Amino acid sequence: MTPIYFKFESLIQEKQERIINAAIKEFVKSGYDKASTNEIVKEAGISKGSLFHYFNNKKDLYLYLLDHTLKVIENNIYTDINFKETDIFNRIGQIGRTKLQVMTTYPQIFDFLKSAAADDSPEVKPEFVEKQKQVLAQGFEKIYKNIDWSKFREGIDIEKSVNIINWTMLGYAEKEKEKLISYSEAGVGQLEEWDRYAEILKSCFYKIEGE
Amino acid sequence: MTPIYFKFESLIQEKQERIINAAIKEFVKSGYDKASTNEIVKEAGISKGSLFHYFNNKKDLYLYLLDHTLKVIENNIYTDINFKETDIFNRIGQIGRTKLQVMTTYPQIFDFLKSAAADDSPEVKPEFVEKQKQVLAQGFEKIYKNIDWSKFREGIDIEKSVNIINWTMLGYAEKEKEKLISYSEAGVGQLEEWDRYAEILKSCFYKIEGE
DNA sequence: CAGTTATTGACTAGTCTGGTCAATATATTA
DNA sequence: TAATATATTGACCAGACTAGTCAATAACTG
Repeated sequence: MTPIYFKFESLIQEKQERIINAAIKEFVKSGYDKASTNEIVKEAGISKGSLFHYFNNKKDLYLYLLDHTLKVIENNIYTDINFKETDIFNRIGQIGRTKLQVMTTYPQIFDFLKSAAADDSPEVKPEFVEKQKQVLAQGFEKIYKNIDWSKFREGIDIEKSVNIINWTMLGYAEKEKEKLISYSEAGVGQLEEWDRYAEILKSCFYKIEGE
Repeated sequence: MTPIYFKFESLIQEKQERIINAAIKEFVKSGYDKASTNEIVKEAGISKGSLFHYFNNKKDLYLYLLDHTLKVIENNIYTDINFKETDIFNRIGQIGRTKLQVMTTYPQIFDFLKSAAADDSPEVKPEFVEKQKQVLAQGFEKIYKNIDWSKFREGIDIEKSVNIINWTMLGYAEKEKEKLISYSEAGVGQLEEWDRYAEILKSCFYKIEGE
């Protein structure tokens, strides 16, 4: 049984990436309904006929992107997690770095997921809701698996602390991503400053060094 | 000299808000170029002719929204700042509450500014860039005016600390906004939990109470 | 009442849509 | 080499939707 997207996946990878990024860009910009296949082929540098040769129609293309996106995240973010790392700051730092890494290949991949979640075209809404559960739910618990919560000070609100840590990483990573886009700066993608942020927050949330 | 938008501004306020919110919603969803005036009038519950009676054309409507949005922020957020409040947590908490307040009238007003910043339709790009400078630059310094930085512990990185505070407020406010939208929950818009977050971060950033 | 203004929605000319398909180019096989 | 199969192209289509108009109607004003 040849898979549905056999033709597309036989293309050389560079072309696949061009098409994926062009399509993601357009879907992010315009949403499913108003996204233009003409715009996609123009941006990807292929002909109209080719696009509909690889994917039968617009909907299939969209669903492929959804699957592909979730698979990339699954294969990179979640399987790269080092479960021997029990410190939450290191864990989150490592996930953040992997995310930025993925974004060098597919710059808008996370924006695409966000926009897909917000999209409520009846054409694709049900499919998204279905797929979303499958990955995100199990991924969510992986993120916090084997974390050593005993490092936190007595009496501190751990849930709120974790929120602060996550929002800090989100905000900081967003700032770094802008750099990545505007000038593909060397050294970016390392999230070098994260350790400084982590230090500040550790001194706040963790027990004093040595009991 | 009657102002350009005289006709629109003579409408009863409830109708103005309906139209503004319908238009903002559509521009956020689709961007300037692909936003449909048909969709706007349908959502606002007015006729096509009326819309073009109030505003001459799509571009004028968009520019009005931009002006209006910036004016609302100017008149509410920035002029509501209490400059006698020197504590940064209280200052940011107060600004956050005002923001949520504004969002009960114009739910997507900040999303609109964000999407306008991202929009690069040549039709409206230059006008936006111009207006943006005017308000945001001066507003930015107002936010931090008269803040008592001496409360911060010696040796702490104040810039990073302020980033953490802002990202935490942003993340928390986002969470609260979702509640505001999904179930217009009573008590929301108070950001009650902000004080708890502030306490946690204060104990981290501020000097120990009493020298 | 007359005169002014607000509101309507059918209508237009034209753009853009997703998708097709016959023609062409390239790759594979014998 | 010829023959077959597959990949790629872009002109083309019917139909949806576009921003904006305008003559007709309704509502208000003095």
